[in-house]
Amino acid sequence: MINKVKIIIVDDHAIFRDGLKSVLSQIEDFIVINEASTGIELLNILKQQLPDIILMDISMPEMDGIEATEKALKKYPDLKIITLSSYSDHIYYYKMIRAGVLGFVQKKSGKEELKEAINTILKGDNYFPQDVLRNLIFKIGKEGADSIGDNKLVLSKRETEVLQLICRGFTNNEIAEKLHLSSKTIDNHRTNLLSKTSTKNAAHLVMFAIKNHLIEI
Amino acid sequence: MINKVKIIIVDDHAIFRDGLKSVLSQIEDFIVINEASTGIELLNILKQQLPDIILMDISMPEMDGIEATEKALKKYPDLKIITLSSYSDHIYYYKMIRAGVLGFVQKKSGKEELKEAINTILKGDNYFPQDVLRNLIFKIGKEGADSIGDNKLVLSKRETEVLQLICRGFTNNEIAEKLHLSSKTIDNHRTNLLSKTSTKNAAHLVMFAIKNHLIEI
DNA sequence: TCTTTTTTGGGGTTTTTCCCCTATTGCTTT
DNA sequence: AAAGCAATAGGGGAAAAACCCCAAAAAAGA
Repeated sequence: MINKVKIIIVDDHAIFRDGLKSVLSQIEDFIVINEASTGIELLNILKQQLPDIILMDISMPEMDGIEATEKALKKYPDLKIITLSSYSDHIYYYKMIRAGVLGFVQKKSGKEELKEAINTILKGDNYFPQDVLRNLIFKIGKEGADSIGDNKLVLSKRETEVLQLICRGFTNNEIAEKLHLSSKTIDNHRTNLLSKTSTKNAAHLVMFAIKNHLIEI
Repeated sequence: MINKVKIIIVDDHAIFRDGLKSVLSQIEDFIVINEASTGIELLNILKQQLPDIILMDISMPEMDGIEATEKALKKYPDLKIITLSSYSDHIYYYKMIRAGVLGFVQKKSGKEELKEAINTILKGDNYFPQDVLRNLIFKIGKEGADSIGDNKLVLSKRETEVLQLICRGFTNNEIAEKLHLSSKTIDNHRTNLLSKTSTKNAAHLVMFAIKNHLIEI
């Protein structure tokens, strides 16, 4: 009996996991040894068994793919993790690279590309689609290398509170009343929020907050 | 040879389609006769062949599941369409029901539930998860029956254009300059946008626009 | 062709935001 | 103990947005 490539699938959609497992099991050398629906579940599984490849979704409830990747690699730095991404996940690409994934496979791609990605990464190479790399270069050219990755933007508790109320359309006076504070205090928080996020006004701030997941939508 | 249940899968992720096809083909009575990655593709396929069941994703680029369902049912009212939904799709549930789907299967559910849903709907029944129905009742209780379904909010081309620039943090003057218009015109568009969306100010408008997918993020 | 909607502008007023400052309190870190 | 930061609160002023009123081309639809 030959040694098969041991794979763990991490995705919150059971139907998707069922399907992917079915596809992979038809490929001779692959075997899905386990599956997780959240990042937390994955970390528990890794205590018992280590795979050759982890196929990781990005957007999941509870713990997302980025956090799960970071935590898994911190404990087991030799893990080979491949991201499975949707068309709407492009804003996470750079964060996933920084988190330490070795490749992307877009879900719009077929099983052949997935197979190739797994084999490439097993050989010790990376596997990233051309358009992702092109976009990365474009972004560096336009905004500078600093723009890539985590900017470690941290809002205080109060600022987050004020931000949420701004998103809901309240004025400084209304927010002040709700929080039992002076409207001038809210004004200061607002100014600090614009400054921290480098945004021009409240509308821009809301857009930024949603894109960077500073608030829940 | 018995008559198998003919199924068409509509989803923009090829890997997902591959997987689902693989799962369904293991079930005796089912056969996937075709697949589409967009709503437009589906409409073209339907000209050639009609299935017993369509499994339809909600969020797709180009034409989404709601529009595709509406158009498909307008031409072929007897089609039986089941929605495959993610956890983040809950804001579309009511629109999908209005569009005419006969059931939901959440992607977090397993293949057994999908099988049951298909068989239930083939018998002529509906198939909706309990928590979706509960949430529907809750929403009616809280906001009134009028809140359910499509509010038919339509923005004009110019309004959409202005909205996008507002989201990017531009002032009326800047937008006016970009579009070669008077800032007073932009002011009017802004007022109309607030009125149409029943929002209080630009920040609230941006939040609403993103929640209701009036703009791309 | 007629009607409706969209898009385009104008004037004026009030409200809100945005951006400088300063300053006190309290908590944490060094 | 000192430094740093978050949260609080305020003055003052300029800019922008929001909210009214209005009207007239232009385009689209019936």
